[in-house]
Amino acid sequence: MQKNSELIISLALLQTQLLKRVDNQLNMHGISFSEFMVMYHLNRAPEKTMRRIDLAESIGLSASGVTRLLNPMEKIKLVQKELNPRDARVSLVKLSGAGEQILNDAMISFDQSADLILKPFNPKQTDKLSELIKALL
Amino acid sequence: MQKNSELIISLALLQTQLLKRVDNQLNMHGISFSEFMVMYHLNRAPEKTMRRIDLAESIGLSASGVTRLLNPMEKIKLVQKELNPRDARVSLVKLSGAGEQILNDAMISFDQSADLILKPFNPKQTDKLSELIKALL
DNA sequence: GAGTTATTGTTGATAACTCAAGTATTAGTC
DNA sequence: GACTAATACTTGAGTTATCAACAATAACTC
Repeated sequence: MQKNSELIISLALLQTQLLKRVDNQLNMHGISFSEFMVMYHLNRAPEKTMRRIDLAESIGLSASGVTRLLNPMEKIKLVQKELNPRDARVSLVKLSGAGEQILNDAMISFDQSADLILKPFNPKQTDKLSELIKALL
Repeated sequence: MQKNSELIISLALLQTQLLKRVDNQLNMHGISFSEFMVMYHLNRAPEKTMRRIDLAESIGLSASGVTRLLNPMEKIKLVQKELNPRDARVSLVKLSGAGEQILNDAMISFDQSADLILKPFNPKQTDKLSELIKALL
């Protein structure tokens, strides 16, 4: 039994540590965690395409953060810009074939990292943690 | 039952969201979450004093990150620099009286935020989450 | 005790975000 | 259908972190 604030502080510390581990793994594939998140969400989306603002929402970034994140990704052809014929305001982003390939490679490392991080847990504990996180989102 | 990687991704998203909520609360006291973390850890330390490198470790920041974070905090007298007579390399940081006061005020807001965040949980769930986080740190 | 190695901390350059303001377009109202 | 409001996105300026390289000091080794 402890204060809720201590839990939040522990969680913050845990997250910064996990992020560093995961990010290091992804860097070996030439991408950052944010870039991985973009490709991960695009890959699950219909047509592997999303609006920038929905992408921002999915990965917890601001709209301008997404703009700045995608610029270099477009340049190196990980994603490509598409127009929405119905609404000229929106600019769609699509995962390219090259992007998909890199995502698949990176996903292997990411999975390994995730497994390593959760190694102290048995499946029941992992499920429990997963359930608790979901309840807060 | 889902992949560990999905859990890590959920956790990352959760953390960015929580951080924004908590940070907004703290901003009303004129401090960032990082600054709060500094004062929080200093407050618990003997003599309310720590070495910069231990502070970095405690809050998950790099050494240079701590230097840059503390500079403005020293200027507005939230903390003060002290020398270590035994080791001229280290520069100790001490929480000032003013810093302690601001921490106490901010702590109230922080506690409220934390309670609000964990409102969906009953005490048993909170304890379980706390236990799982601790196991990973 | 001289020479090497490790530790602590700062600085310059850079990266990755944020917010506020602006542009373009669409939707809603009368 | 003209006016207003809302949405999607980009840009400029500022913030907060990083890493690599450095300086100062301490600790280790012979």
